[in-house]
Amino acid sequence: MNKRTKILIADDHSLIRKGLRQVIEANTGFEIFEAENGKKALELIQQEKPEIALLDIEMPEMSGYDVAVKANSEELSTHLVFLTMYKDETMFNKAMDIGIRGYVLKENTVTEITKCIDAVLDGNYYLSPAISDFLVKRNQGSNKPSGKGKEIQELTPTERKVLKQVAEMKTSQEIADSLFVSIKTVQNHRNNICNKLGLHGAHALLKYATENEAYL
Amino acid sequence: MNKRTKILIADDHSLIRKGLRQVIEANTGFEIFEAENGKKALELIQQEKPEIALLDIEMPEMSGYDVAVKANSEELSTHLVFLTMYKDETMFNKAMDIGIRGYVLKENTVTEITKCIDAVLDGNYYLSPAISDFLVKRNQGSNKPSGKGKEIQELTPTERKVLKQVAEMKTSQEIADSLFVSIKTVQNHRNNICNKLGLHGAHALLKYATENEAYL
DNA sequence: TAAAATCTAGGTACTTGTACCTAGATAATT
DNA sequence: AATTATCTAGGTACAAGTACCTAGATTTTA
Repeated sequence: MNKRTKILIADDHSLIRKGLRQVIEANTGFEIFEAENGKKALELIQQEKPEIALLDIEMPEMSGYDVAVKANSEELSTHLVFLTMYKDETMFNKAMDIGIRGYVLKENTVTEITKCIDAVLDGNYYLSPAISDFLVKRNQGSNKPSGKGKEIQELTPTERKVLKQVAEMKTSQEIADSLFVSIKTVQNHRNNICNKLGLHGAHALLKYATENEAYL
Repeated sequence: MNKRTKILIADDHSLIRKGLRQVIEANTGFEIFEAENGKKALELIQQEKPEIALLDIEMPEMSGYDVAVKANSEELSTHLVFLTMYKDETMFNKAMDIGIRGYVLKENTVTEITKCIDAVLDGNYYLSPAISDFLVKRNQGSNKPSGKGKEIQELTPTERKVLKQVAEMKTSQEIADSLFVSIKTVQNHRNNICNKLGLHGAHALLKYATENEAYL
């Protein structure tokens, strides 16, 4: 008897698990395992050694990222794929750093899932189109990353720190206190950021910051 | 030929739709319709007049709540069920006010979905256990809609209009222009809102507005 | 009809943010 | 070693938001 390909689905939402299972069953003959939290997921990866594990990043007990780190440290052969709701560049970069083979946004069509599984089983990588911008940025030295939040890369580290707090709707005074600098310094940073991003008028910066909070 | 019971699934995440479809198909013989946004959902409710519509509250184009309000105003016979990620008491109360028949949290087990469908088809209500607390509160205390966004109910219609535009980060001048009133009027509304909501300090109103935008 | 709520618009004072400057200290790069 | 970028902090001016007032017109409610 030929050994069936094993695949693990780890997500805390049973509906998502059902959806994934349905999609996978309709397109493959894989043996499917389900985990509703990170701990369970890691256990199943260790026990069953599936070819692929689809890991939701946001999970109770243990995040998908932590599972991946642990699985990697134990040199398990399972190919890891992240499923997530958010276009989070930081997380994406962290995922690439630990050798994740696929990164799929849940918002996208279900066909992406099957594409991803196929690609990963063929030894390739699969990234949702919406986040492949990040990869370009990552590999090309990053001067002009296209897509949303592209200009953010022009900012200096301190400017980014300030912008993060602006996104939290802190006042310049509050930001100054938290960074142990003068309010004038913060105000200047705000201005410089506005100039770099081409922002003008009342609340322009605040609006930008909140809308692009995810890419900071 | 016996007419099959029709059911509409409206959710912007195709995975969730697949999951719901799988669960429903496994347990019933219903004819299933899918909508990926609120607009499409309303159209399908109008055209197909399904017995039940499962509406995700958070959807593009038109929220599930708006769909429900519209469907109600047209006196369509479809029983409406809300699906949501969040235990939001304000939304729950609004849902009850417009005669929603079921309110199910996505986090819960899939069996809830089938229970809910059964209950609603029998003419009953179904609420996820996790939010049935709200119902108790609602029927006992009644006057004070507690929980998130509770104080919004205290606002006058004009104040709510203003707050909506504040959430869009418009300036008082811009809001004044759009409402054809003086900037002072808008500023006064802002102040009155702050007082009613107990808000103090810089950006307090803006912060509140953006965080509670969904309940305006 | 009288009372209460709402919408309107004004005044004043203060705080916060934006815009445009200069400029020294430090760190990074060439 | 010199240039550049960054971080720091100051000044000035104006726009916008917050806080606390008064007050007339209109609408709702009792």
